[in-house]
Amino acid sequence: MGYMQDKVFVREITPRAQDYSQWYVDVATRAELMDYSPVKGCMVFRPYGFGIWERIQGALDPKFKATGHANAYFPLFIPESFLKKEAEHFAGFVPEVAWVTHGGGEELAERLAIRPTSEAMICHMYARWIQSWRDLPMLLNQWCNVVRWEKATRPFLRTTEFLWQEGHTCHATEEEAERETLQMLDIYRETFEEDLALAVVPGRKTEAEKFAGALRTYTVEALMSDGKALQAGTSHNLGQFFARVFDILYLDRDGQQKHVWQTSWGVSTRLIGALIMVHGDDRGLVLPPRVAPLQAVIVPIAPQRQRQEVLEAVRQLHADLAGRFRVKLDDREEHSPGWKFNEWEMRGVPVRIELGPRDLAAGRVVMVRRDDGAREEVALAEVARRLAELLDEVQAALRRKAWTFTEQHTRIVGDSSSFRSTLEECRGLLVAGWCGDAGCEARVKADTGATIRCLPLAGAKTPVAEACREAAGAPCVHCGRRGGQVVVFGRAY
RNA sequence: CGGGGCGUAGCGCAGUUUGGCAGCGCGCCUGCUUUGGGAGCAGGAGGUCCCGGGUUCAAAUCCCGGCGCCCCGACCA
Repeated sequence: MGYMQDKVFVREITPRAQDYSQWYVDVATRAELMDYSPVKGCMVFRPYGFGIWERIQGALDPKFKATGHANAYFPLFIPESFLKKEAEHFAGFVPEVAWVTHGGGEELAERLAIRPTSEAMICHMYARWIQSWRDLPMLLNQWCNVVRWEKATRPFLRTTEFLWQEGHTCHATEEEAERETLQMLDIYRETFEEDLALAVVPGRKTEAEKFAGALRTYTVEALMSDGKALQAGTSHNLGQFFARVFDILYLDRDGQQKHVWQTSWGVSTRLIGALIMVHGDDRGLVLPPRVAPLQAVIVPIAPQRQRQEVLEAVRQLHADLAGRFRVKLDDREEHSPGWKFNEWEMRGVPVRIELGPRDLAAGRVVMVRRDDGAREEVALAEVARRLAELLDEVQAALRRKAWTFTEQHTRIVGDSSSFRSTLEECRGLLVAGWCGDAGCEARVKADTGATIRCLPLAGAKTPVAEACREAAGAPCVHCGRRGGQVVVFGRAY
């Protein structure tokens, strides 16, 4: 029996074309990535969903370490007075802060903010720890939760509490801070491409879109299958803004007290949302093998008469594979093989291995890819070798597919009159000239809902690179002035 | 914060218009038969009809107030 793309076996997932938002929620819940909790906007990461986050951590953390960063952990609670120090910067996110007013049954003398981010706490500590140029660079990262009281929440994409990593570094010079900022951006890009199989556009944010208080904000943008862009990770050159506010000073070789130059960079569990939306299809989740909690599932077809032989064979196979792959043997008796096929496809397991009486007799298994449904027979002795290849092939295919999709949903737009219609038609990214004026940027946003996702980095190999080359020298899409630059517009999450 | 939709068994829903025994499908439990794309039969368990008032002989249903969830928009380091 074939894969039968068109046949609907399971009706638990709303088709994307019918209701994309509902499809997204269906996949997130039915695949058992998450569940809603009794507290608004706070979701539970179920083991399967948390497993993806663990894989993402597993891909990023060694790269942080390899570039000299160490992990640390700072407190969840931040005294109100700390946040007031950065009043200007803080004012912007006051509405999103959750406060602790009581402890041990008594009202606190000073309210404590639950961190929306850790700049204030970490900078306070940096001021104590950094005295001399010899203390630099200071390269720390922390994996933690943060809370932002959002009005509208969506699983993974925007939740009240979420998990992330925040890197915070201090440097002696602006140049070194800039190098660090770009280095971490590139680590994100590389990991998104190689492990998450995403097609991404690294670039710089405009003044309007950058992190308040940062000198420059860099981003890695990815296009979702509904045509909206997602900011998948950011890296900020903070300049000396926080160093001045928190008095982070060092005595330089020349005997002068100087403020440090800082960076911060982060990715969050929002990346799981990106995985769902970039790779998923109408049958459910599709996970890239490198971040999939389960890379393969073994489904025995064990009719009564050959039950023992089949079970013995799949147990042996599972034992052979378990050391090298994240593999599960689904030998539950309460479900039929067909039920399991659908279930594991819905949950995005990259490869399924079937073994039944016919296979046993022939000394082989049937292997089926989740991404394209291709099936093949493989000799038992070859399963491990072939599985390794298949996982690589699936990984590469997903990455290629995401790349092609982004390429095909990118258009060059020359003037504002055709902006909206082109955006509707291509359902993706628009490459256009921009004079650099914030007014033009705001006007386009007000007229079309599209924002400048980024000013793409020159020379980067991206799915929009060709369009950017073609559009080079184009006049501003809003005012027609020349001499600006090429930017990427899109509607964003 | 604005617009829309919805709250009835674990999940999906019907019942609400016109008040009158709390229902259906899936799932769950037990047994038997089954197993190559969500198996069949038989038996069974499971309810604060979102919450609080009111009207009534009688409220899931009508009236008043509140809460929550989902989607869209605005906002968002």
